[in-house]
Amino acid sequence: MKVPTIRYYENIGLLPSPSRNDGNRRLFEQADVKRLSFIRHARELGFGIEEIKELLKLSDDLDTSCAAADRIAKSHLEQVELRIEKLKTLRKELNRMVEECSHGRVSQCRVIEVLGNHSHCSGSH
Amino acid sequence: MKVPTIRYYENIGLLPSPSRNDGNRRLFEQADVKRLSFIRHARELGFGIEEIKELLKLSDDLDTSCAAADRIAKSHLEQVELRIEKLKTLRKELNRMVEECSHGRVSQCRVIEVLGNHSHCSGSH
DNA sequence: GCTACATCCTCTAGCCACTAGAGGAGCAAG
DNA sequence: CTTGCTCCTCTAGTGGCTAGAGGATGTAGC
Repeated sequence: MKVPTIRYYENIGLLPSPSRNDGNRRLFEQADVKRLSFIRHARELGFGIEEIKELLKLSDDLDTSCAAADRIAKSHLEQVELRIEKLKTLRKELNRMVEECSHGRVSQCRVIEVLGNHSHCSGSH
Repeated sequence: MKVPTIRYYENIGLLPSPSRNDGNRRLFEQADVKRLSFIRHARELGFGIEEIKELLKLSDDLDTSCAAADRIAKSHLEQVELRIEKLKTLRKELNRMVEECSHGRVSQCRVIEVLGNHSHCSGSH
């Protein structure tokens, strides 16, 4: 995780502004580090900033029901599954395209031909 | 495909500026439509604008070897495969997270817990 | 103490591929 | 001739950072 990213998170209010030393440098406490690692992990798992904001608010509130967190995670999972399906369709079309190319001139190129003519595709995308 | 998208393509030089009628409106010829449909299809297949620029240049040049087009398509296919693998890893982690949640208070929430502690994860991401 | 160098500071602007909106002009149907 | 739709140009915003300018501070070795 790069330094400007941390400052960016501070800027958009995802991370509280940490205290500073005499030379105006940020001093991160344990709590800041923990929060940051939460954010990083959530980003690695593909959650968006707004979702992370909600999740952080929830995680500060130990006594609420975790239904909201559950909902966010499930909806994110669904998004990921959708994206996988879309990419698989893409992969199929790209594979066909590349495999059918006979490596000759552009005028007979399957890649160029398929791009210009959607009807060669098996599915919709 | 939305109207502003077409104008955007014209702006960035992907599409030649079409002729206009007396009221300054764009008149698209058959060739423009064909080019646009090539672009749309390539975008649907996930190619980036720069890649599309190259592919268009190639498709105008019927006598060149199609090796370059082949290379672009193959490299794009590899990117797609990489993204699928990453998303599958994500899906696995998200699934575990959601399934292990016992729907109680935030303090015992598996979702929140996992996000705060990477060591619960099986793989790296 | 001095010097070199790394790291920090703030701020602005850029990335991709659009999308939204303002404010105005043209055009066809009734 | 009005109503309502589309078109025109232009600027600014989206997400999630990243790059760079220009300056301050901290640290390691001598």
